[in-house]
Amino acid sequence: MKVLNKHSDYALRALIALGMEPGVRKSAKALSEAQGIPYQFLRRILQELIRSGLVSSKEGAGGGVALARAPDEIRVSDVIEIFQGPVQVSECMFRRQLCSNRANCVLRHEIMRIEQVVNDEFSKVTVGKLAGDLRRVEEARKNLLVQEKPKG
Amino acid sequence: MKVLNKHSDYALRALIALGMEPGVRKSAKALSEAQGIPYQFLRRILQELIRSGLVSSKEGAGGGVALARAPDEIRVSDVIEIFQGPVQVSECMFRRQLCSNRANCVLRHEIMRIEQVVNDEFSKVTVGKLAGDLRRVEEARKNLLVQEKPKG
DNA sequence: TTTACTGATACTAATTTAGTATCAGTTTAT
DNA sequence: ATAAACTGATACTAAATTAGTATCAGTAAA
Repeated sequence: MKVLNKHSDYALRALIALGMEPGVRKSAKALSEAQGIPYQFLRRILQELIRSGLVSSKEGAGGGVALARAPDEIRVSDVIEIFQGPVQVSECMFRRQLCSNRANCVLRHEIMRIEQVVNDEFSKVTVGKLAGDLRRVEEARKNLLVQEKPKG
Repeated sequence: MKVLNKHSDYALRALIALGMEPGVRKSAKALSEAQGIPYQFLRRILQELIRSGLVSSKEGAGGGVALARAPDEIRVSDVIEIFQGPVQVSECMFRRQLCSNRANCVLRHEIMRIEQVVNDEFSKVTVGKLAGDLRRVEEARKNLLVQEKPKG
């Protein structure tokens, strides 16, 4: 059971990259190369993020995209919602009609509770937090290299 | 984002039906008709449940399937595992190799925590619990009909 | 020895996913 | 003015997955 599809996955990577330097505009090409994401695919993903208001863009030479909100205001759940729709456990739940199948309706209570838990978890994690984590990881890695140099 | 696919969905419905009367063998045909699940599809699902040890079978006329364990020992997470594999958030996590993409690796900590939460939630819910819920729902519905009769 | 069942497995259609390609328009620099 | 570097919109395709069908073989009971 794969939770994130490639759209969400690449979108998150791009958002984290943008979140590392909020306010700095980057082109789709630059992001594509830095993150190893197929260019045309990333283009479409960014366009979707722009339409959804998570990212702002500027056309023309020197243009590109940047976060449209503070990194802490962009949640992983927002991204999943955009590319994979709302978290739902079974199809029956989606059309909210009263389901003819009684066993399935029994599942509903548990199902809605779990949907809520999953959404809560994905809401807790923001692009800002992830970018912060990445910053710390890179800092740690840099310090490690400095320490190792004298020994090697 | 649909969490349960048709395999898991139908499997759960069939397991709940079996859990309503543990020990009673039912044929795939009877289950298919009672639950509105396509017969040949259900056959394959039951065969998978048999192989996985959740269900036991008896061949020949008068044969059929029954739960192989106590209903409370069959968890929703078992069913998801069988039909959709382990819950994983992104592909990178599946191959547990150290991912070359740093942003994705940053996601890993959060990702593993959320995987755990989701699995825990699905583990909490058993076929026994769901069958119990269904029993109560049906009881309530029956009482409602009895009360309504004098008025209509 | 027919009927009602499971075991195994091959097949197909529809949908989704991942990725590509193209053309039009905008902005900057020269 | 015009070439270069961008985004906007959208059409297209291949591969994988999902959902569902079909068939043949074997088993057990009546």
